[in-house]
Amino acid sequence: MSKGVTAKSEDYGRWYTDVITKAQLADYGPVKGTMVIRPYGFSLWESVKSAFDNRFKATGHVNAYFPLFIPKSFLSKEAEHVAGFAKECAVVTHHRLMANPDGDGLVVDPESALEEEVVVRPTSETVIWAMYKKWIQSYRDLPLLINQWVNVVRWEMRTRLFLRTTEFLWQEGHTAHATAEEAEEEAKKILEIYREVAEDVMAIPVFTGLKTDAEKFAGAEHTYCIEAMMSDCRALQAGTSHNLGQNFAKAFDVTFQTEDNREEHVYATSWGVSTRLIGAIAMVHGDDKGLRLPPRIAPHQVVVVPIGKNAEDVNSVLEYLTGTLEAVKAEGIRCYVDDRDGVTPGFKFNEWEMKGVPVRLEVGSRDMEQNVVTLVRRDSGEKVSVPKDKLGEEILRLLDEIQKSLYNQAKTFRDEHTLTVESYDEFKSIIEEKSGFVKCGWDGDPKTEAAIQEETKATIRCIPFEQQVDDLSCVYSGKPAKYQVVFGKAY
RNA sequence: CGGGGUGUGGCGCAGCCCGGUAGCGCACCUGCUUUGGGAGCAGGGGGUCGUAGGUUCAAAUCCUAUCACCCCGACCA
Repeated sequence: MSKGVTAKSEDYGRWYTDVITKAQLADYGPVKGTMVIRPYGFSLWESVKSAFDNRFKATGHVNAYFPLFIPKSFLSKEAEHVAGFAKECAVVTHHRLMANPDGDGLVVDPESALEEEVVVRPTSETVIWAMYKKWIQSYRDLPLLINQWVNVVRWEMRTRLFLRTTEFLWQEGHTAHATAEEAEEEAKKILEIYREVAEDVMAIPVFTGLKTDAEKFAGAEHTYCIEAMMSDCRALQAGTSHNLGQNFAKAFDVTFQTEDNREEHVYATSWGVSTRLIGAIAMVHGDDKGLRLPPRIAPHQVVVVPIGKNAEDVNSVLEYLTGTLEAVKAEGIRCYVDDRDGVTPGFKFNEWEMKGVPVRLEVGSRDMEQNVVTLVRRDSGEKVSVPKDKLGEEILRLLDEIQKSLYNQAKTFRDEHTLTVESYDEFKSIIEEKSGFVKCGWDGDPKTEAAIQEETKATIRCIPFEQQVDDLSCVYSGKPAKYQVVFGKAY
């Protein structure tokens, strides 16, 4: 393994892959497009997951598990939904292998063809709604607020670690409601959770808004999204929340009896965030030394590197810290001692910087003489000496500051690269130079959207909730703008 | 699916044009010296060169086929 990572400025794509693999977040799996999430990366995912899960539970949602396999026929029940996913479904056609009669290895036993082929879930709306049909009879059964944390498979042509893999992990919530208003409220409530976790926990500033019809989920009435800017100025859809209206209820004939004894189709939402967010964390905060993790999700918030000539020295450092580290941990700080033998401190510094640990704690003889320890911030590289007995409070303060600083850096970057334009020429030059998002007027016509995409590859990332369209005209057609939208090139 | 490229110890590569039985860097193992920014020296282990055929006295090298992966384009969380 070579030492550093490819510089961001030299080759962004390679930089990203280098960071992901060298920080040991993930590795390539043996099947094309698959990914192994390594323990360090999985720990990150667990932090992200629990931030969401706690909030889902606090708002009345419960977790469950629905099967991986879906009857092929289910997928075709909702017309738009089929169109959206048919092209990327893995299909199980047989259930048995046999020794190859003509040679080595195994072949599919042709005798074992399935009566009805099954699809590996690309998303679970269809199985879930088939079950909801059984479970929902009365308004008393509503709302039904279920979430699941599972893997899904979408057979993608081009894949990238975390951002787009054939199989990925996510959370998918599926809710059923008695009224359209309630479903709408739910979709927005979830979007707010997504925004909060993205910004407050992962330190990733996001635009929130509505997807255009072209970009919305197949089968949804409308889709809300959080949209983030990566450090190469490209857009990443970081989470979506769909108001499905009665589309799936109608497709699966899910009705309920209202309080006044009418029969009505239920109203639905679905919403998801995926391991893609781990890629976003790397791309939003990382630098040429590797990851920079926001303290709230960092597997280790502090790593201790003892400095010494031999094992004896290291032991005396650890002894020096006895009590102190316990106090730090008692503050709820995730602290890891790197007491590996035979690896130089310099090597450890670089390794933990690659892994993005927010604070490094160095202790050597110089510190011990003065009864201090040395703290180094990963975000700024700043080094400070602090008295041993103030360590806990100082770390807490630093972690808090790093969390804010990472958010602010990302926000400043995003804002500096989000330009409001009026002319299509300006629009094109910004998009072509890949220098950011463009905010501009749009006449609301899908043809305009398609024409712009055709020419520039930029898409409408979202229609922000806050709208000011007075006197605004469409950047492309010149007609009065229906919305002010955010354009960008997307991952 | 269209265009381009690559398959050689764990990783990154050289060797191929001009056949002669495999080498370099990193990583790994052992020992000694080291340790506040990726340590040094010495010794050592590991590859039938993607796969299958063919040509040849001889194939990593030439020919044919095949598979896999990567990059660029059309689709996508």
